[in-house]
Amino acid sequence: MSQNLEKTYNPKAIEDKLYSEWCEKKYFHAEIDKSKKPFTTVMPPPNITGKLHMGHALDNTVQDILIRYKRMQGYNALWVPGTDHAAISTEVKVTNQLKDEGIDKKELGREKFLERTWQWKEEYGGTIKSQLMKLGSSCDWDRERFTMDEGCSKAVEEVFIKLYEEGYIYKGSRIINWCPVCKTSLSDAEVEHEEQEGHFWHIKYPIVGTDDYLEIATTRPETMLGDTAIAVHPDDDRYKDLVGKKALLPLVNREIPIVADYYVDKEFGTGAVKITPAHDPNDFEVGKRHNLPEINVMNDDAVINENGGKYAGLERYAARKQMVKDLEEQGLLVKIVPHTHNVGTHDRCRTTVEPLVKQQWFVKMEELAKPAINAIKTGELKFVPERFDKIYLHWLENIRDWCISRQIWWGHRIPAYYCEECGEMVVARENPGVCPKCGCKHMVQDEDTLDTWFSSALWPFSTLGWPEKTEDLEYFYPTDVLVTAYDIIFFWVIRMVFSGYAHTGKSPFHTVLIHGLIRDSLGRKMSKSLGNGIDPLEIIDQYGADALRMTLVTGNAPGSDMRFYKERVEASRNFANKVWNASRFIMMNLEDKELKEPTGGEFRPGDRWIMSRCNNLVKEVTENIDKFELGIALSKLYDFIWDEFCDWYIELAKYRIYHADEDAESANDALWTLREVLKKALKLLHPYMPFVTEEIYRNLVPEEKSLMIAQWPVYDETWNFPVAERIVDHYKEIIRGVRNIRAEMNVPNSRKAKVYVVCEDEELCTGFAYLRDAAQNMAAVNELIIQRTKEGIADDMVSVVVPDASVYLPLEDLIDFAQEIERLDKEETRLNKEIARAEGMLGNEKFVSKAPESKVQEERKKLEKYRQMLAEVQERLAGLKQKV
RNA sequence: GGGAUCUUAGCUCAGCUGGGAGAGCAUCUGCCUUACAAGCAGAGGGUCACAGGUUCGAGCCCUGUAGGUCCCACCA
Repeated sequence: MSQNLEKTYNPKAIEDKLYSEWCEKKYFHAEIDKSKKPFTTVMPPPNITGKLHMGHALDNTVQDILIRYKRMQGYNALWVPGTDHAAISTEVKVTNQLKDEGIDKKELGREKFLERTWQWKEEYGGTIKSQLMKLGSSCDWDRERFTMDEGCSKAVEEVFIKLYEEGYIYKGSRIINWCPVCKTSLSDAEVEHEEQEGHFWHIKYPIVGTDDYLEIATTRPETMLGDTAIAVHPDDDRYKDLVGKKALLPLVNREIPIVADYYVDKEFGTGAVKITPAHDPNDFEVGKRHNLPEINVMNDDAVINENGGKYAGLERYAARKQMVKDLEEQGLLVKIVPHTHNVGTHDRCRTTVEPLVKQQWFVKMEELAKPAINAIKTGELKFVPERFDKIYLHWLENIRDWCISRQIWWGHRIPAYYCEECGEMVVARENPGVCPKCGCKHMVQDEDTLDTWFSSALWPFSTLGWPEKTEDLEYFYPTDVLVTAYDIIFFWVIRMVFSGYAHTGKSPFHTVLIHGLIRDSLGRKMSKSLGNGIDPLEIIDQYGADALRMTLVTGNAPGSDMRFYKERVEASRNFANKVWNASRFIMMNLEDKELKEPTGGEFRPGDRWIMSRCNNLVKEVTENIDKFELGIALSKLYDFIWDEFCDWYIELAKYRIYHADEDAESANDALWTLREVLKKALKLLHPYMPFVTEEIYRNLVPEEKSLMIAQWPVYDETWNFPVAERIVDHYKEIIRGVRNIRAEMNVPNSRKAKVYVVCEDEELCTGFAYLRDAAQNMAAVNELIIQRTKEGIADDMVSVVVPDASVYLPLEDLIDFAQEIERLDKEETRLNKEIARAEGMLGNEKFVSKAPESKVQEERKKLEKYRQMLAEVQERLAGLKQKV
């Protein structure tokens, strides 16, 4: 078995094989089991239009780490996967595809278009699933859902009807954000504000009955076609007398009133504002207060309509140009001032949004938001990191009604029916057929569909069977943790939370774990237009899924962005290879040996040390993961495996393994310990790097079926060995000291050296005796002599002082006394500095009286140690100086 | 306008509740030592943005300043 392991780890050879095995054996599948505690998370459903990008890779890696961890801890771990129908995105994609084929969407008709879109979904919707599998995601594919599948659609219908009946959903004519390209309304969350260079056009509005005029500044002259008033501040002395008079709207020659309203800022612009209730949200409000007419001057495609007189038929910007030109000719244009301002754009297509007054469906938010606000305050819901509380609360506390209707076809159709005869509206599960008011049989369904987020808002419970009272819902709901990026809090998290409270009475999860965005090596967002996106699948192909996963969580604190570049993946790949090779070494030496557990006495300090360190690691990694500090836990694993286990323990064990014929028991103990520690380390690492760990584990522990269902290690106090830790820590100092000297003096490895360790400490000496032979491979030592006194130590030996011991190397022919003195002088200076520092601290009466006793003791010990070392160094120096 | 966040080694970033500054990469010097050259050993490199304050003690807490990033917001 072990002989089959390749010299370098080859992820390609094993990843797909292991993944399909996991699937076949149903390890990802969760069944209700009341004897176990559930741990549930729902996957943020990727769009069916999408391909896996780095953001998905990160999001799903984090979820997979948590779910694998909990599964190993014995929880009934359920991770529900699925996809989102992504209403507008998908509709745009399919529409464009049709356009390429020369087919017009409208001509094709609603039904045919939907057929086509479903077909498209079948074809492309599966891509992302197979990509998630490549990543190693251990989600329960048997429970895969789609926001437009039967169950989810049923949930949407239920919610709509319920909220309508309770008065939370209403239909009304309000000013909404309109995308003239997608030709649909949008919610506030879908509008992104973008700073743009624009202009202020100062225009004269003549005052009726006088020769005077009012100067108005506007950034959007084309909207003046719809002006129905001018507003000034009530306390503005400049304009006081004009209130109640009329102005003549230029180009249109309509008389409009001059009104007073506190909305106007006296200091800004000219202090007089044109009011266009049909094309500006603020003006809409002003218009309501003053009973102004709303004149819509644009069609759905932002072309000026018949209300625009001679400008009808012109696109909005063409109209602007023409109007400015006309105003100038008429002498009504005062000036043009450059001005940067925020422009709302549609987040999907970047088109400048046009505010329009339209009949739309809305969700009344104020009441629904309350329990969601409360959830944070009571601690029922927590954000990790906490700072996202504020963002969440700020949005909820200032929430406005949610426009949920969209003028597109792909999505959940609004369950409202209208009588074609009398206009009566009925909200119902199905077409009532007959109008309840006039009795005619011409009931037609609302043409609109729902915002895509309306269905995703229900995801944590619709996927578990709601509105049915299913056992799944009973057992797995509420879910536990939701993992997502901060850019989606408004769209999704908030809506899930208030929906959870509204329909299930509970928060849909208790924790929201927020991660950041993945950026390119220069810190820019990865985007199609920049072409700087890195395809996670290419990375998996080149370096393996484990390397990608590791890269995504290394050194990354929750909520903060990270830069992604290949050198980092290489480092991760190297680590996977390191684990692979360490395991290969162990397995090569294990062969088929029957090992017995070491008993107390023969358990060498090296073995005890690594077991103790490993035990500590178990504790820390578990604690860190529980606190969602995945990056910290991983770096501890990395350091333990690479540094302590590979660079120190394996090296320590080598001599004993290679000399099994001399001491079979020692070899047994070393191998047993290697195997034991490796097993634990693989378990701890598995959530992060499932493939390489599983592959090794199967070879290492063939009697067990799989690592992914193995037991998470548990911290055990009886496995702490402070004495062994002390011994090995000192031993490491000795080895480092020897290596240091050798490197400094350029002693080639081929020249083995004798080493004397002088140490008075009985405990350390006893321990060192066990470790003596290991020095042979660790520092090219041919003989390590441990003694209590300096007997036989000559002045012409090279020396290094470590805490509680001195080390001497007889390298007579190489020694350069002047150089040696210089080296020791440096050491003396260093020690003197340390002593001064410690003395300073201990001499400070306030430190001694106020600092905790343990700290003071610690300093005293250090001081003592440094003084001892200094004495050694000085003695050596005195001896050497006599020689020169 | 409000808010968040960042500023630590040449680069990218860790640094938990305050107790002698860390990693990876890069650089330099030796090594093909029978797990691994995707490796081993050694070395250099930091007034933790700046200025104050709290404290026996500050990279960490408080205040302010400068610069960067991001989010929110109806200043036409």
